[in-house]
Amino acid sequence: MAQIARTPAQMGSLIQRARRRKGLTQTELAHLSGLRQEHISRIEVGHDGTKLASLYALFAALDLDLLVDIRARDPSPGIDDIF
Amino acid sequence: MAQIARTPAQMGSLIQRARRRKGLTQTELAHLSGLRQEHISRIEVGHDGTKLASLYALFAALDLDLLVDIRARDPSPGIDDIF
DNA sequence: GGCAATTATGGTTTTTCGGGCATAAACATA
DNA sequence: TATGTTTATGCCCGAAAAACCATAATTGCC
Repeated sequence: MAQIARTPAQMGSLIQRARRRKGLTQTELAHLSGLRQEHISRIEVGHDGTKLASLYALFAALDLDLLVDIRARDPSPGIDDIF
Repeated sequence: MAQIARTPAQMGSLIQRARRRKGLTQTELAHLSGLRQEHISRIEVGHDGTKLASLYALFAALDLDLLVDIRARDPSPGIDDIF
């Protein structure tokens, strides 16, 4: 099930969870994605200045997809959406 | 149904389609989102340097949601996914 | 507690975005 | 074709990201 990321902080949390699910450290993900560990740290914390290119680099390394949908009418979060 | 945006260009196309669906010009969307028309043009064309903040500004104005999912095993595009 | 690994943060430099303004190119349509 | 609208592109410049390096803070484990 796809997760909504309505803020950079939520996006960061989702990335962090995906990374941990794969058993990767930030440094390992950095090597895989071509970014730097510090950069990944800042993204995971929730940095709204992150560039699309950086996001896509992480998504490719983590086997994630970015989806676009019309805004859900019911914004009530599922159990899994609380970070 | 959510659309996959695997590249900045695909993301741009989705934004453009959402904008047109709402009957907005780039200039009108610029006013709604706080960005500039030139900026939106570059994003729609597919600009990988776009910042998350800009993306979220557009998404809010267009009533779109950003979703994250584990990469689909079957990448065959639906009819609607061909731009 | 103590140690190693991991993550977060600070400073500096380089690179690039995005605002701002102008204008060309594309598009519609009378 | 001509005119008006919409979109794309070029340049300059200030602001900010990201590389880079160092190191502090945190976490996990013995």
